[in-house]
Amino acid sequence: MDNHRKQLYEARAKIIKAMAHPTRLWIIDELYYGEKCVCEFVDRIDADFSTISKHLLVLKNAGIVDFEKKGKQVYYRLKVPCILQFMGCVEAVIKSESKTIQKKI
Amino acid sequence: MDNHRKQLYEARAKIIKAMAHPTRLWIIDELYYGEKCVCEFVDRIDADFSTISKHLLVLKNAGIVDFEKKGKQVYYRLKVPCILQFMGCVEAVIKSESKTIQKKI
DNA sequence: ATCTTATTTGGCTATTATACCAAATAACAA
DNA sequence: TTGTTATTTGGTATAATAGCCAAATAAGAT
Repeated sequence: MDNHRKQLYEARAKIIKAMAHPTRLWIIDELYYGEKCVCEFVDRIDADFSTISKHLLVLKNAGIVDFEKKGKQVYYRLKVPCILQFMGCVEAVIKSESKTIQKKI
Repeated sequence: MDNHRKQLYEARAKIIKAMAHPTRLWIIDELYYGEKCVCEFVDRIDADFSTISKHLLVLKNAGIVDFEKKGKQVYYRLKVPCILQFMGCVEAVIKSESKTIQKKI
């Protein structure tokens, strides 16, 4: 594999890795309905403020979300909403898997 | 978040995590063109046999690929090819990111 | 049966990710 | 200024991942 292709896959993996966590997938889903401040996430889920803040940083560093400061609060929003379209295929994998398990039983 | 939603995001994260590695993304790309045996991957990339084998196991456990033994060789194939469609959006994130960096410079 | 080739498995180490706590910062309010 | 709220940052313990080597297994060839 040449260097160009290597870099391509590394760049893609970085973004996909940023999505590869249940809490972050939930955050992405929530952001579909519009921007939200950090405290709104903390309210809705049983997690530490710092934990949510760090998850948001991971998404920010991957270029998936963006934020804006409004007074004391920081509002995050989806930068590239097509991210959500992928979930259809992920669900297809889950369904296909549950079929395979059925067959085995 | 209720337990059902928690499990949903965990199941999704498991699949996405399985994709979140440059070598595995490359494998997925290669499999688009049809099934391949382990040795074909080893030939094409500078990596150990056991490393590739373990990457394939990760994809198998996530339900993304499937395999079939043919004589001495094991052939892997994509089980749910829609996985590839996602890359379009991943590329959109990369492009959006490079634009943001341009603005900063 | 022995040899060879293809692949998986186990073990080890180095690196990275996660979650929680405490402390730091930032903005507004009193 | 001091206090309060929202958020980030740093530290640290723990768990997960990656890659390499050696050994184990499996199938076909001699």
